[in-house]
Amino acid sequence: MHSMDSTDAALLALLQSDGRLSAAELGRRVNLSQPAVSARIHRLEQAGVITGYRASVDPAKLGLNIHAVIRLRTTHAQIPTALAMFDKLAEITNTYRLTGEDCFLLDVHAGSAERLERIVDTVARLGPVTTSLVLRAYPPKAVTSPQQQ
Amino acid sequence: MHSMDSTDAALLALLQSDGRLSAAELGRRVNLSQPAVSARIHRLEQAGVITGYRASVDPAKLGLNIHAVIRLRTTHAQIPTALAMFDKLAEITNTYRLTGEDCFLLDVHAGSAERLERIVDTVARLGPVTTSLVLRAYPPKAVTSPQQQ
DNA sequence: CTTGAAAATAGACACCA
DNA sequence: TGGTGTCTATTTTCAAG
Repeated sequence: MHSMDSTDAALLALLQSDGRLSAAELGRRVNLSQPAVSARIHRLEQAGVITGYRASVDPAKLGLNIHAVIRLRTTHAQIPTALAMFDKLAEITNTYRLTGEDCFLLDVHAGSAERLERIVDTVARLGPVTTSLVLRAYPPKAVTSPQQQ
Repeated sequence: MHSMDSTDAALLALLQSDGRLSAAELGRRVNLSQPAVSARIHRLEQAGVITGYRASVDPAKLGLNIHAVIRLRTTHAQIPTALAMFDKLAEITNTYRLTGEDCFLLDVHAGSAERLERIVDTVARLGPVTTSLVLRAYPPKAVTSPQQQ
């Protein structure tokens, strides 16, 4: 865990909403010079607080109009098999392993009901699945340090 | 939906893994000149395919060692109330509205079991909840256009 | 879309508070 | 740690082919 002050927290919040803000621009917003901001960001990266920068893509704009979540109940022995399977299915963009009955939670972005059906059928070979359509994904919030809350 | 070729798809994949790649660097990887890459990215942004750029943060490094998902069953009438509640709880970083029994799926990053308990108790005022701990979140995969699959 | 040049900007460094 | 000033590297934008 990293020792954070409120300036670091502000920088993290800003970079989570716009990962392309320059050090100079960040400095303007948190009242710090560009080199000071650069140094802080470098420290946050080195410490593993910032793990990377990613572009966000709208799946629907790529024709992936169906967003679903699948819960899978499987056995402990099948976990490696399951992970290999998820890896091969490009429509599965997110995988959580959960407590409970050896459960996985998967995000699926599919281009058609037929594609979704195929994914569900494939995953269901490993155990019982529960599939729900995502009617709406609300904009994610920034992860903030506990002090801020 | 946006008309995409394989170069656009490659650019999207690269930017999803590193949102700070420069146009020149992207051009080197997809064999395109830097201005051509800039133009394509601009088009993808204008078309809403690229919705933004975000820094990824490791919640554990901020002391948020507990990652849980909460499913909530509530009534249709309480949906606005629920959304307002989720908005106020900083530990809830992600909200999906699901089909099925008026259900929400929430991601929670909490600093302690006590904090998680408080979140669960708060959310549970709206209806029955199921809470699971996330033992492991696998690295998300890039969203890719159907042609690539 | 490419090349080439110009203008703008960002990031890195040294030095001082 | 942070601020200022500067220098360099890099980026983006624009013109022309």
